[in-house]
Amino acid sequence: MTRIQKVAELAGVSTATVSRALAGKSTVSDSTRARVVAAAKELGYVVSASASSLASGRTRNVGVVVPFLDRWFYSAVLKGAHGGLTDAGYDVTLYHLDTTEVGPGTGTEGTNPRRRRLFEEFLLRKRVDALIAVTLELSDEELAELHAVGKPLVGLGGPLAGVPTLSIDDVEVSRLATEHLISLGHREIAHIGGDPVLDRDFHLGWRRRKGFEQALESAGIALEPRLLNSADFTVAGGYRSAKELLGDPRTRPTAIFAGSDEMAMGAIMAARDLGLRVPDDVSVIGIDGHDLADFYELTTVDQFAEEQGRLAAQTLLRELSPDGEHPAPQNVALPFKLIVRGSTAAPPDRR
Amino acid sequence: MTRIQKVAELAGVSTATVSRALAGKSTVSDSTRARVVAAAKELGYVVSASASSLASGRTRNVGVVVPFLDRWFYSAVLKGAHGGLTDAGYDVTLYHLDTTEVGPGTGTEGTNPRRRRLFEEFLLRKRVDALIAVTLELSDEELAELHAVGKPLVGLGGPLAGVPTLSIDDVEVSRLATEHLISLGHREIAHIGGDPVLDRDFHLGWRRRKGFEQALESAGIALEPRLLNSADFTVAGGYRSAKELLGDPRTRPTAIFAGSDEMAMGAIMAARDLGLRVPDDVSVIGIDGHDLADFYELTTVDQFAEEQGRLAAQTLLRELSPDGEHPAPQNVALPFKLIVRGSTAAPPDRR
DNA sequence: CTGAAAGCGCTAACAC
DNA sequence: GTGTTAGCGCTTTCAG
Repeated sequence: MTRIQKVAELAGVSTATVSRALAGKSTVSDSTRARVVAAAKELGYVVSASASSLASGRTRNVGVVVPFLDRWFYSAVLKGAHGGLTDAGYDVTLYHLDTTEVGPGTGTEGTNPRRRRLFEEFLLRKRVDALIAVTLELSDEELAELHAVGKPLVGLGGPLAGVPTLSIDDVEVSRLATEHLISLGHREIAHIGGDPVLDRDFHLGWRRRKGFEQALESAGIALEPRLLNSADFTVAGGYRSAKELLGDPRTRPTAIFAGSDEMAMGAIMAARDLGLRVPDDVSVIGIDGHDLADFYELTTVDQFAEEQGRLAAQTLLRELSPDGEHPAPQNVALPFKLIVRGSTAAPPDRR
Repeated sequence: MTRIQKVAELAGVSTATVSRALAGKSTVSDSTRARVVAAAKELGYVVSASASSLASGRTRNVGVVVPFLDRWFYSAVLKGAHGGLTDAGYDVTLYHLDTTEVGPGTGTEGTNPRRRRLFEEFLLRKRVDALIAVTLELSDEELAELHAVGKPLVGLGGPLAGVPTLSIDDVEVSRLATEHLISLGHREIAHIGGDPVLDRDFHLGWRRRKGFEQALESAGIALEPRLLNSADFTVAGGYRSAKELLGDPRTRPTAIFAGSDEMAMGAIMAARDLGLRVPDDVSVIGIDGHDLADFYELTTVDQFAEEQGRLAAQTLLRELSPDGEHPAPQNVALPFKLIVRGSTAAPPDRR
């Protein structure tokens, strides 16, 4: 492994100059820089990350914490964040905080070893310059720990007090989805929402359900408790839930609004398996903008997941850069868009 | 940030002892260790990763390189590898090498800036102790670079010369899938394989097709070129491909063997959309053991993706541990298993 | 614009 | 079993 000393010798300068030249500092003459770069290239020199970090206090590494590694939304966000960070020359270290296991509000957050360990051993180990937390809710104590370390932190989709957070307005998104259905003439609308376990960590289900209820109320439609069901945000969960909802022909709704595209796809399949046509017999709408939504002809509210990841990366990068002193705004509302496809139409009695 | 010196003072020992005690070295008396641990805890001390790495030469960080961040198989592998590594106290730094962009054999691997950069700036930056490369093919030069750095490297699913590699025998897996179909009585079997672009990097499509051909040959069934089609391993790709295959009633096969579960799911949907029943009119089998396979009642050859990731992690960990000097075996054949579900049955003419 | 030198915080010989 | 000490390889004042 070539050290900086070798490069300095070959270029005929001091190690300090090599460091400056390679770091792109402006206080190096062009000719010197050229020689240094050439020397470095010739020797195949690459700086030692740990030595550089130790001396400078910067790691050029950011941590991304996600609750799931194998769910479409998080993969898409990760992809975007990773891309943004990599393009800026940062490494990304991945942390997985399984929130179905435990979380704040359960009284276990202080004792769960995995979660504790993540904080104590990993996040605080000075390995990263900053963190992106995806739909993560941290306890006050955890937040305080993070703040104490003084690392920039940006939240995505989660309600993190006192932390710059990017998120879509879930209530609005749900209203939009529900209003689309109402505008088509539906009055018997079911909602497949989040399940209480997941909810503990990011209140997603609750917020989306609230938007649903608001839209109904604005339209003067009474909320039918039997049309509220919950699932775990997976295709299979949506399928089961939709089967329940659609099974009884006397109480069958004319439309289903699922809190995620994956559940919506499950609902579409459930409808098919019950011999119902989508959208002729039942309309289905989801939220997310899933890769496969187009394939399923699923009407959805796209939330541009990959873009969200990129945006989170950019926000963080801005906090990390010494210039542009503007601190990131505390909360940024992310864009979303209704994409109408073939899974929604007017209800049977209006056709 | 608390430094080791503070802990040493509070515990009334030297910094060396603190280091030893916290690293779990056996040469520290129990009572001393207890005091050190208590002091560290009281002060909230966490070692500085960079200082520790610089001094010891170990980073406790391993890199995982994947070609896709948003495909089920890779997510599952990543999940497994991440879990295994984290449990052992390692951080994982994620690298994304988009092989659809470029790869060895295209003559661009030496010049593609992204790929070059990954090697020069990231992998060689001494940030990781070791690497897991998932279905990645490296050029001889790239392999040499990696070897020169002297970092353990384990490959998963990819043919890496001279590197311990874990992989399923794709030819065998395909034979198994095809033989299942043949044993049910099918003779008109189509295959949706990999597309040439992906193939460039890991020859997956080619190997799976070979197993398919072998099985046919063993059964004395002539290979019909028109029954060979290719797609990009996605649901949508499988759908399109299956539509082509099943569209013409005169040449329609009685079964489709897709090279991945995602393509198989697409094929199932294509069949449905053509008014064909699965498995009554057409059988479909895939490869992978996708999360949703059960849901689709898809017969498949499960390759235990998450387990593969864990195994790769364990293999690497073994190479990293100073004891057990046994170098990892060069090539390990991974297990796979035929899971028969509802998407395969005897062909129409035999029922 | 460039060099000399002092650490960054920790680990690993080497003594005792 | 524990302390002393010399770096690990780089960045960054501080001079000039």
